Amino acid sequence: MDKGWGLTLENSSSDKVGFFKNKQPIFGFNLSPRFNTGEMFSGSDEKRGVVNEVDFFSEKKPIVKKENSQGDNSIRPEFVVNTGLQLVTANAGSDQSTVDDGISSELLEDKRAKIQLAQLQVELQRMNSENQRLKGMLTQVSNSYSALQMHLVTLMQQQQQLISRTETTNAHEVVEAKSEEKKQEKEGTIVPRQFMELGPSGAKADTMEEPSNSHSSSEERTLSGSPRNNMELVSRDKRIGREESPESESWAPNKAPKLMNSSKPVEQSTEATMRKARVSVRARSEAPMISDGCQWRKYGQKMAKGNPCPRAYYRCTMAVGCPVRKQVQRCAEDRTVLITTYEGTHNHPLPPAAMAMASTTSAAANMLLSGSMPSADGLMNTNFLARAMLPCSSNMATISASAPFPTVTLDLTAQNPNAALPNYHQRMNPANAQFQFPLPAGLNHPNFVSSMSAPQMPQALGQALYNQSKFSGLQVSQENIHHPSISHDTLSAATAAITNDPNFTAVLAAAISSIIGGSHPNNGNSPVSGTSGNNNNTSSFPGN
DNA sequence: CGGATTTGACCAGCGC
DNA sequence: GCGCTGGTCAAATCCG
Repeated sequence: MDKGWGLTLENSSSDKVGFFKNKQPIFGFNLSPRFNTGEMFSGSDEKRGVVNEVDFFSEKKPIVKKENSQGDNSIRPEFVVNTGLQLVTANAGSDQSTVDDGISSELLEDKRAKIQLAQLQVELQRMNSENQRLKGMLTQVSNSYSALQMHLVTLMQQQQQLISRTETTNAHEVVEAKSEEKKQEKEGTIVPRQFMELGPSGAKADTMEEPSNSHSSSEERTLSGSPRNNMELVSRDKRIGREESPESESWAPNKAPKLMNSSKPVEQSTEATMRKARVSVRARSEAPMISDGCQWRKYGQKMAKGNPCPRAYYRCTMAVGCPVRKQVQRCAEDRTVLITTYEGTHNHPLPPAAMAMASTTSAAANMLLSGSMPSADGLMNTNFLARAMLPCSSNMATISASAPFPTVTLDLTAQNPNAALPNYHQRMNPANAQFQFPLPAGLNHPNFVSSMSAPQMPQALGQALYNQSKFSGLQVSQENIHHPSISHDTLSAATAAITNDPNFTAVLAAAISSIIGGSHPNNGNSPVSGTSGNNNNTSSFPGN
């Protein structure tokens, strides 16, 4: 890299300074004596001297401009000389009639050369201006992207606050209902839970707190349209409720009942909702963990039944109070397969690399818990949709109703991804097209973003599309990214699919998650890998 | 020395 | 009621 400074002559001023700070001309260029003096390398003089010197080689050269306003340094001296010759020739032509044909042809060649040079200079100038224009556009696009990114993060936070505020009201109602219920339980009576009527959404599931009563689960099954899921969710909430520790604030979702009365009911209510569903990623990886851009801290390890490999428990440590956790376990059948299960939604801004996975998993979880997924039937429907929309990927994205929690399972362990690629494209429907090239139409649709409950989804998609060009695990070729050959009609159809079927977003999110989780082999490329590497690269994972 | 990891203990749900 | 299991805690330990 050091050598590159001198050889490439970048426009970057820092590069220029870096080159000359070495005081060793790398490509054999002899520094003029004035640059060898110490004063030129001290303070502001250094920078000024360096810039002037390097500008001599760059496209913009003040000295050159002063002489002929042309850009190319290599051309300029010759041009000046030729001009001189021409003048001499014009004056001498009448005086010296003995000029031979050789000289005339030489002059003609000079003229031709001059014209060509002029043309080249014009062309060069045009290209320079074009270059500047493109640079400006690039800068503008970069700025717009940054602004958009910031805007999305802001929107996400606002949305979280809005949801939290809304659920605070429900939480208070639940607390009251619970206290009343417990009171009546002590008296030997069980009353129907009024909050069961709040609806089937994840936020409403959050309200399904119940007392520790052995027969309440069966009653829950009777009352609920979603026997299994609701039962499990309630079970989990019971477990969550028991937790008390100094980390209560940092792990609010598990402290639901307690914190209902605490000073942070808002957070715990929201986060408890977020933890209802899971996104599981199966990927081949020799590493103990797949890199998802987040920072994790291991807080436990257990031997799970039916699997000789232990299951490790991690929680997100990128922010205090982040409710996201994940479980990492190797597959019993194939030790090379790493199963990572995400649960919850980050409550803090994320770097782009982490944004992709985090927003995707949270979006998938939200969709599983949304109104379209209140029951086992809903799950089955979603499963059907998943297979219908991702027909190639019976091994790619499935949604399980039999799991303890609504779980999106993404399998990236296809034995021959490349072989599946043609089939994938053949069977792509418009919705899948949206998945392949989703940004223009799909993300502009308000229903899309809102249904995803993840304003950062564009980044997720962008990151996903970027990553999918690098990951071999997904059966989507890179050409689909750089060749937006999908027609406008296709995109419109995709948008319509999104609009009409919110379940699609869950499937989409799952698929994206599969892309990003696709056994990213390199932690170092992640913008946050510097911080996440400590945890992501733990060598203590017993499953290895 | 502070933060991360390990690991035994604890708790709740569930099935029998 | 008891044992199994999953999930979590927290003191001990490790490590940079």
